[in-house]
Amino acid sequence: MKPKPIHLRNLFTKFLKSPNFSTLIRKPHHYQPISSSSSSSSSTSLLKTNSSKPFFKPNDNINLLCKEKKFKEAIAILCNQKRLKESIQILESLHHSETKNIPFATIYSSLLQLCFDLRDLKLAKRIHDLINKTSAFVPGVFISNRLLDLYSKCGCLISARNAFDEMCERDICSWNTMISGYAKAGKLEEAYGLFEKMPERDNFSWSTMISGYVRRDRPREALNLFRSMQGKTNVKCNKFTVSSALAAISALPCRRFGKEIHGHILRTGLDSDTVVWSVLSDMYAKCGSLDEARYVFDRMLDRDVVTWTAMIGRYFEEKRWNEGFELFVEMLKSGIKPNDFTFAAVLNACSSQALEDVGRQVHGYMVRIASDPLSFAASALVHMYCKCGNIETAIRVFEGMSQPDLVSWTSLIAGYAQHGQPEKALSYFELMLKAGLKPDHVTFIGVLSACTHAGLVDKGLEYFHSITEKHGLTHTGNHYACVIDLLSRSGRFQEAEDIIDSMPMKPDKFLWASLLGGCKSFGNLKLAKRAAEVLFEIEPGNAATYVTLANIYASAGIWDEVASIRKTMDDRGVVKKPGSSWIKVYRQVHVFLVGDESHPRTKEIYDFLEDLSRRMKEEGYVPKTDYVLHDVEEEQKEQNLSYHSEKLAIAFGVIATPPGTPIKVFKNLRTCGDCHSAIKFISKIVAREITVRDSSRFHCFKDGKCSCGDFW
DNA sequence: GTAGGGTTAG
Repeated sequence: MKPKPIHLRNLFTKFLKSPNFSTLIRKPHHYQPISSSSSSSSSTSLLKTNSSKPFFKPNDNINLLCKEKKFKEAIAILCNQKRLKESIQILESLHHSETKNIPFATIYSSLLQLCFDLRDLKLAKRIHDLINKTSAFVPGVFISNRLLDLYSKCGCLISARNAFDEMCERDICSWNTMISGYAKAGKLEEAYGLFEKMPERDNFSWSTMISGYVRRDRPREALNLFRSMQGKTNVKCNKFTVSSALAAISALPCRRFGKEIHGHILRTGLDSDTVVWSVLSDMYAKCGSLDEARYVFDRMLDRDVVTWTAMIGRYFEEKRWNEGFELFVEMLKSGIKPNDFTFAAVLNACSSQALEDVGRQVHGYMVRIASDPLSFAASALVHMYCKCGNIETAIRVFEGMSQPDLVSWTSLIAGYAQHGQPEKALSYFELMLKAGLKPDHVTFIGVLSACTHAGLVDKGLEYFHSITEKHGLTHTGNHYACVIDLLSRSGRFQEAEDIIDSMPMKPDKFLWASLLGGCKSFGNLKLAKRAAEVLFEIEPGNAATYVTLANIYASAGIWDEVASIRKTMDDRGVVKKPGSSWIKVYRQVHVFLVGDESHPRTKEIYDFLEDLSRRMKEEGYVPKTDYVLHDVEEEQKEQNLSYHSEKLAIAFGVIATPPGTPIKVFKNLRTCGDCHSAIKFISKIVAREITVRDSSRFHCFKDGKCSCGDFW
């Protein structure tokens, strides 16, 4: 999961030296969203205050214009000021009049445009009524199409279809608009039904259908459509059809088809379009060829923020962190202003790499350029601070948001769960409900994991049942995985098995892995075997399963089985991911592997650990040697344990920093039981606060105790 | 009237 952290060292120096970051604010700041634009808020208040008044403000020249029968001008002014209701009032006064020469088409067109900007379905219906009532006006196809579009954009496909069916004259736009409405709503069968009936089809019709299929995760059908379009002589590929086809290929994914279209793009000169290039580059990335994606990216003449963000994001997805961060810095240098998508991508990379420094600078940068803070960038900030172990700043950011969205609440709840503060997590969940937000399936993962980390089994079960019974959601596979985790960590295996047997879906690997983990804690060999066997089938290449099962056998002293598992691993070429831990001291990241002797201060570290070991034993520490897989003598086992990567990192932290400095260590795997108990002793002996973030949560050791209360 | 990027946990 984790990268080779050794690279981070270079990243940091490069990143921190970067001119763009040297002037950044170093202290964390409140990230405050800008208040919503004044124009829209004033328009709504205007609508509200004016709705009951018969006519216009006395000082307005609207009255005058109306008197002079200059209705078009009057409505143009009103529309400009977004005074929609007043416009409608004028029209209502006109619809039964005999007035000739009123340019109704222009008037209704601007009115529909405004209505469209406001996405107001009620008003759309009123305008529609008005049009029908206006005897002096028969709507042309243009107005009808606008109405059609308005209905479908407002999500009212039934009204749209009624309007479509009522049209006495339809052009290709009418058909396309209706199809697009269906396709965007995911009603592909309806869309295709109309598509087939169309008298003629243009580029628009094809690309709408193709992207409709892509969006609904049906890339094969999308591509088939594209193929049949290519067979038609009357339609040529344009940038839209090509982009939709590329998106279909990315979803398959199939690099060979992509190459084909790449050639086509070059031949037809479509390569001058930014979006086409961007999709092309992204296609290569999604087909697993990141370097080709970069090749295309590097040859783009005009790279906008979307293109940069996509490329950066792909690097992060492939866990090529350095290249992603470097590209981000390059983007800043080239003068492109990142947007919330960019920030979210970068901040999430910081989260998973625990790069709080970088994240904090990005935060500073966000504040400085005051980017339009959509809440998902803010929620990425909350997530980042949580993941970096700085829940205090996470909560400050959260409280600085005027209206935190569901993702931010969820991040915070999950953050508290990870930090072993379940009561806080659950109280934020209750606060969220009070604030009127509806939790989604992810929120409940946070809630359930809070219960799991705290051993609140019955409370967790209660929440689990509330998902369907109280909140009207459906249980996902992840919810089941959480509840199995909850039960098996407390040794309630019978209930866990009952739930597994009654699940409506096939249990996934996370669920079996949780169960296996629980079996390890309780030495449940029989169930462990069942879980491991399934896991071997689902993901035969995952070393963790072999190691865990072997550890369970080792604890029970069944060494034959241990040896046989090790042999299977060798036969299948499964390699155990080495544990590594890292710690930052004076802006330098120091990485340690198990038994690592490559650090310049290795001798001091090992001497210190030996000394520590003696003092720990005096305090009553007993090495838990069952965490050592190998079938070796007790003394050797103890040695193996002493040099786990997190111990090396902690030891280095202690000798390299002044007394009393808190120590923060990150580990790529879960910390073992022996290290957990040893670190408790260490925190007391050296009188330091030691935080360890392992792959599943935070442990804050202080004065011989851990924040997780030994339950994790 | 059509095409491209992001998030929450395990």
